[in-house]
Parts: sequence; C-alpha cells; structure tokens
Amino acid sequence: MSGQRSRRRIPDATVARLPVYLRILTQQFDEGAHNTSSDELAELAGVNAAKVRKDLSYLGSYGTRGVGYDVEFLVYQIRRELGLTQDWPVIIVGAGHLGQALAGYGGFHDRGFPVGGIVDVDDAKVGTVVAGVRVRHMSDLAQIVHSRKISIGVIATPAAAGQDAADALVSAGVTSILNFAPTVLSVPHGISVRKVDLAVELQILSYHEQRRANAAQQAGLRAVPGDPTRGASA
Amino acid sequence: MSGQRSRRRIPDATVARLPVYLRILTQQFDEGAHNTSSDELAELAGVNAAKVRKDLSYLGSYGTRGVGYDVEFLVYQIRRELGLTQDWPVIIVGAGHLGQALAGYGGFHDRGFPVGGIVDVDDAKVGTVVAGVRVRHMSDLAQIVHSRKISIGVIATPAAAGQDAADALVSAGVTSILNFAPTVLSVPHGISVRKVDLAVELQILSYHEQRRANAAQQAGLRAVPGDPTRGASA
DNA sequence: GGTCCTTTGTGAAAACGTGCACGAGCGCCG
DNA sequence: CGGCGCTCGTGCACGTTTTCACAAAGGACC
Repeated sequence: MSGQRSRRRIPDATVARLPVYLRILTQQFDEGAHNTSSDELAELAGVNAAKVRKDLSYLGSYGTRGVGYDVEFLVYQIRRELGLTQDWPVIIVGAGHLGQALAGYGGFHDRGFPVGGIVDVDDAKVGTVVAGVRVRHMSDLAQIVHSRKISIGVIATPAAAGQDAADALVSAGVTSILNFAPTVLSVPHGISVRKVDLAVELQILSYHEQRRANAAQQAGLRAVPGDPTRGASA
Repeated sequence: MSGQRSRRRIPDATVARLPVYLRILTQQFDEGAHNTSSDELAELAGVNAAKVRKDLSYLGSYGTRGVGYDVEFLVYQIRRELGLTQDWPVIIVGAGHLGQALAGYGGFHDRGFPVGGIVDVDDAKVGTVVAGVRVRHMSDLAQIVHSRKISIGVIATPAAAGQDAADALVSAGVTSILNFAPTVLSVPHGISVRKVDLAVELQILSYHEQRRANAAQQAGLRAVPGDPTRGASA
C-alpha cells in the first residue's frame, strides 16, 4: 500500500495517449459496456493493440487475462493517474477573441478545468463579463492565482505578449502553462508547458500537401513526358 | 536540377520543428538580421544546437562554416520545403463558436491559409456571414472544395459530428485535415490528419501537476512525518 | 599564404518509442 | 478437475530521434 502511487515514471508518449483512452472508455461506460479489450480500445483509439496493453500496464496490472479490462475500474485508474479526481481551475491571460472563445468553451468546465479567472492588460476589456467571469486587470493576476489556488495558466495573448504573460504566470506561482500564442516560451526548469499552434499545424499539413503535389506531378511527367500542367515555376 | 526537390524524406520530428525555425528566422529578418547561427536559432527555438543543424541539413547544405546561415536564404528554403510558396485555401466545417473564432483569426489568411469556405448543417447558420465569408450548407461542401481547389479541411464540429465531417471532406477530395473535434478520426490511407485537442492538453498538464503535488507531499511527509496538510483523501 | 578562430555537417552512440510474438494466467465447459 | 480458448503482460528486436564529438571548411588577420 505504500508505493502504490507514483511507481515508475510513465513515458510522455503514454501520458499523451491516456486522455484518449479515457475518453473512449467513458463513452463505452455511458453506453453501458462493463468490459472491454485491448483490441477494441486499439481500434477505437486508432493505435496498435500491443501499445494499448503496454500503456495500460504502466498504471498497473488492471486487466484480466482471457477477459479484458473492467471499463469502470479502468476509468477510475486513469483518472487517478492523470490527477482528474480533483478540479484544476485555470486562469486565462488575454481576453481577446481567443481568450473569449476559450472561456466560453464548455469543455473546460465540464472536464474539471473551471475558468478561475480571466485577465487582460487592456483597460477597455477589464470589467466586462465573459462566459460569466469578470475580466480583471493583469496586475491582479498573482492575487487571483493565490486566492483560487490556481496552478494552470492559459496564454491567449498576441505573440509579442506571450513571454511576458508566461513570466507573470510563473512568478505568480503557476506551474503549468498551455500556450496558444505563437511564440516559444522560455520558463524555469520544473514548469510544464504545452503549446497549441494553429500555424504550425497548418504548415505541417502544407508540407504533406506539397509532397503529394510533387509526387503526383512527377508521376504525371513520367507517364506523359510533355505534360504542360502547372508550369514548374517554383 | 533534377532531384533537387524531394531528395531524402524529412523526418516527421524535423518537419514539426521547421515552422518554428521559420517563424524565428522571419522575425530576425524583420529586425534586419542578415546572418544567424545554429546556436542562436537553438537558443530562440528552445532546442539543442546540434538538432538545429541536423534539421537544417535535411534541406541541403545551406550554411557557411565559420559564419552561419543567411537568414533570407534560409527563410526561402524552408518556405519552399514546407510548400508555403503558394496559398492553401482551407474549408472550415462547423460554424459554431469555434468555427467562427477560427474564421476570424487573422493568422489563417496572413500565413497563406485563406478561408475558402465555411459550411454547417444547421440551416439557422447557413447564410450568415462570418469574417467576410458566407456560411453555406454542408451539402455544398464538395462543390466548394472542387471549385476553389481546396485540399485542407478544418473540422470544428462537436465530437459526435467529427467522423461525418471527415468522411464528407475525404469524399469531396480533401487530403489533409486539421481536427479540433475531440474524437479519433478514421480516414483512408494517404490522408494526413493533425489534431488539436484542448482537453487532452489540459489533462497532460494535470498529470504533471498531480505528480508535483504527490512529490511535494511525500517530501513533506518525509521531513515532517506527522504533517497534517491536505489529508490523503485520494 | 599560413595560422587561428569559428561554425557547419555528419558519423556513431545513446535514448526512446513501437510492434511482434509468445508465455502466463484466467474463465468456461464438459 | 483437466483441457481449451482467450486476452493480458512483457521480453526482445527494430526503427526513429536525440545527442555527442569531431573533422572539414570558410573567413580574418598578419
């Protein structure tokens, strides 16, 4: 009963997949399923069954050979491991379009991440109410973080203000940051940062599109050497 | 001049970092810099200098030993490799909060991904204008994709409609999908999918927070065996 | 032109993540 | 109560990514 928690460190790749399994399991539970298997989970999560088993084995040996996994029990275990047995209020920095959209997004509250505060540097926005939360001035950040015991911050500022926001969050005591600003943040060791960057995602897709276009063009050229489609301008 | 393009395949991990380098280089260029080094780039990108050099070496040997890289030239090369020498219009499926926020987000158009269309199944939304684009019915999707030569789709629907949206996009001829719906999409081989999932990101942060809390608690217990802070309820 | 300083490009090793294959354990059925 | 079928848990081999370390090469200065 002692080292039950925090046994061996769970690989990052596994941690990133656990929320996906959790969502699928929750859905199966809602549909009345009592039991599931690594094969079924793998199918629904779009991954290899062996990977599912290895991932789940980091939580402990919670499956039953010949039978599978108990859905409800597994939901509980994953939630426990991910720290989802408690709410984690978040503070949003930046009350622009994105900040408002994020605050209004129900998924935050529903999944245990209530909006504990929104701040902005713009006096014109301070005092307005977004999704039931009053926007407060950036200078109140530390106070809000302390009084609400907030440890997760969301940066929804323009790129130029991203690092300042991060610095303010860190000095206020926030230890995890979700960054929507298109900037690389520099933070002290021990602070977790995840980024969500639209432009980067689209550019990665663009790379694949461009490869496809090249491949198609080359195949075409090979088949019809004189094909004049889409002059090779670039 | 023949196999200049599409030489060796660029590793996925590298492709994911190129947009970050590109942003930094563009900024350096705007600030008037003509030259940069792997060390400087590494510092700004928050990665190892050797990694920067290896990543850039996949594009070709564009650096000068003892000097560094020509900023403008490197910007051009990365843009070319990522297929950013042309615009890639995108179609947004789902005109709810998220779809509207995405359409309104200037970053799309500015970075070469103009919004080529927005569709929704809800007749109440069809006909409204979002960010200068008129929302059209989902049934027009294929026609829009063809007429505008769109190859990238963005899914901004509720989770339940995600797979339908993906199916519709694929059958309309879209080959790359950026998925904001919290669902695992199943698509044919050859279609690129990237996902952006708020809940997953927050849950990953939650995991780290929870680890920190546990570590702190254990350290406290070790130091002060009888410490009554935060009863061990969970 | 030679020497020294700087920074790239890249082999090779280490670390990490994935997938296969199979033994181990559990339930069921006769 | 023994055999059978099913599914988990995991050792191992493989592929990918990261990091190290250093030779190669350009520029500057005398």
